[in-house]
Amino acid sequence: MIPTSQDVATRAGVSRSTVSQILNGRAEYFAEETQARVAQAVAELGYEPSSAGRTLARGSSDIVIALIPDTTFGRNLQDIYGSLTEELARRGLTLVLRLSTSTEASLDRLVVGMKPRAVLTLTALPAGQRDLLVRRGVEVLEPDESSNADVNARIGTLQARHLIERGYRSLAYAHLRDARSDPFGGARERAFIEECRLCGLDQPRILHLDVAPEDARSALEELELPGFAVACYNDDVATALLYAATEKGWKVPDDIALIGMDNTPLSRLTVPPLTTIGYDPNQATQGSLQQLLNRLDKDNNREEVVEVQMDLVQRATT
Amino acid sequence: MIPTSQDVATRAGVSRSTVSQILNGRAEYFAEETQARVAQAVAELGYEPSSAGRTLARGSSDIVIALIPDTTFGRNLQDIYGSLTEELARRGLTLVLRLSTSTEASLDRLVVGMKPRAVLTLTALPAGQRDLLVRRGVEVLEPDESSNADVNARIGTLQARHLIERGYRSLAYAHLRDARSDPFGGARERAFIEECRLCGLDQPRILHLDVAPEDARSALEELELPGFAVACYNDDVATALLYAATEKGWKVPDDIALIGMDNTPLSRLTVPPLTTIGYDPNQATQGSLQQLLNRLDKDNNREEVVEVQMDLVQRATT
DNA sequence: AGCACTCGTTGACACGTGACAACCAGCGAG
DNA sequence: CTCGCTGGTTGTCACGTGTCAACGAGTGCT
Repeated sequence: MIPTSQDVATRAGVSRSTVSQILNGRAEYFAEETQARVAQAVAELGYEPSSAGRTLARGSSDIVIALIPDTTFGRNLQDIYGSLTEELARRGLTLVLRLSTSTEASLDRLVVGMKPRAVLTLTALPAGQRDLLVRRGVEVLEPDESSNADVNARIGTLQARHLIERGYRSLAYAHLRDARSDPFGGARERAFIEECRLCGLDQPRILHLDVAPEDARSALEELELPGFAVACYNDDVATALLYAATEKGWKVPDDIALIGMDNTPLSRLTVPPLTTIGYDPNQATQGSLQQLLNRLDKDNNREEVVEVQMDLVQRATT
Repeated sequence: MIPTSQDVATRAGVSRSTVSQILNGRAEYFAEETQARVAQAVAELGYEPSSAGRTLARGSSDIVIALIPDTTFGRNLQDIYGSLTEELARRGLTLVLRLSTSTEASLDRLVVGMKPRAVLTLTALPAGQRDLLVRRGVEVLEPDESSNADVNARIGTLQARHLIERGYRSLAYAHLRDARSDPFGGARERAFIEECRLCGLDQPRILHLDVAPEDARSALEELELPGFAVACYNDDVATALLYAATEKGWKVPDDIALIGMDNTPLSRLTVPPLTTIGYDPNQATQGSLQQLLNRLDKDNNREEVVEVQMDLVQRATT
């Protein structure tokens, strides 16, 4: 039913070994006519090598597993993993997604079983999981810590600088309460605080809330008085605070200023619309992608990593 | 480095064949002591069978591929696919996710290469992709069309009935403009219209918009006058309309009433908060899961499908 | 004692591929 | 004529598993 390399070989009138080599980079050692005949047979039969066989023979598969963090990204997964999938496919690799919420044991089963070429994540991995993977001899592709921290630091800095430029002097940073969902919050907060310090402002307040009215209310209680400018972990957090402020009768941005992050479609639809930070998710993954490919290809031709571009989207909450 | 079944066999003092059979359901044919020794060896070595070898030998892998539709679900993927992953793992199957946005050719490669036990989707599959899969002899698990249509019909009906109960007489239905992102819209709209007819109301207006201010404004233009009650494809659409209505100075819910769908966290944070429909995503996937498992196990003990429970969440836009 | 029969176990093959040594034909040099 | 060389091709082994026929040791029956 499904053609094997033997079928291709027979049809092309050569040995299976010839087919295999032509299809695996040794093509130049063969006569052009042979190459052509094999190519034609492959096309006619719609042959695709069995990844199981390949895996067995080579010791590792062509599969790259992306561990999806248990977190809320500002965008849909499509935006984030779509280009990764395509780019890897172009290099003969298959990207497959896996929720990293599942147990360590099941991750173990997965890697031992599938022998992935690499495991990739866009956020730092829990130590336990990373150990597991290296122990199993799997290549782990985490974002370059420095560059990742750098991106998040830039976000925090950008938020702080914008608020300060707009004249606000009492600043605060609002995290998601659930630390699991807030993997980048630490780095952003640190940069935010640092920027405040550099500008000679007081230590900013730190808030924690879930995306819910109750939490937003108590967060505002903590601020006690109007007059704060709050940088938020994402647009959802900003929306929650905006809601509570409106309810409380605080004027935005006079009594409280808010800046979000992600530039989600909904950030244009609050009243008033949110100031936020936007970025091109395609471009954002490009960096991690480059790192990944460099390490996989063992090509040390390090293409310089393009800095992901962030745009401050000024709307009406600052 | 990675133990094989041979290693287990040697350690347990039996043949590899014995190990294989004990681990694959033929355990009862073997002496208890042998079973115990094998079990112990497995544990001590941390043995996991290589899925490549398995796949080769059996002709199909233990992998189930979930095709993620190119659509915006109201919830995070974690909520939707998390329980699926776990439940399948309990049955020795491994769920991996795959964006269905990628090309047909790459889907083909994936399927031929990985020989998945089944391919699963939560929405109906494009005809081209389905053909491809059955041609490759893969089991395709689509949601039972009738039950799926039924769920969506209930949503449309529920929205209509609520609006009518609240006394509204001029109704409209608002789709996402991008039909790709709106796979269920058709079924919901039909049920919505039907319910209007049953109650003797005029044919409802149909709107199409993206989640953006411009689109929401022109959608309202189409309605011309205040006095409509609009059922929306999801909470985001409702939020967009709410924004435009507020901007226009229309009072909600007097000049325009809105009901969303999904009960997202943000639906509590609009001003005024959205009336919407909530459901338990865990329970919602349970149905598809049961179907899938039944078909995989070939157990014809059809557990009756539990009806997905929907709760109308009345807030301030109706 | 010989036979059939069961229980527990093993040996051998197949699955589809990649890698590499070995092979063959042809050809020029000695 | 023989040797060595080269471009082109093939044979063979290894990868780790599942399956199934076959095997040996008991055991009860005739």
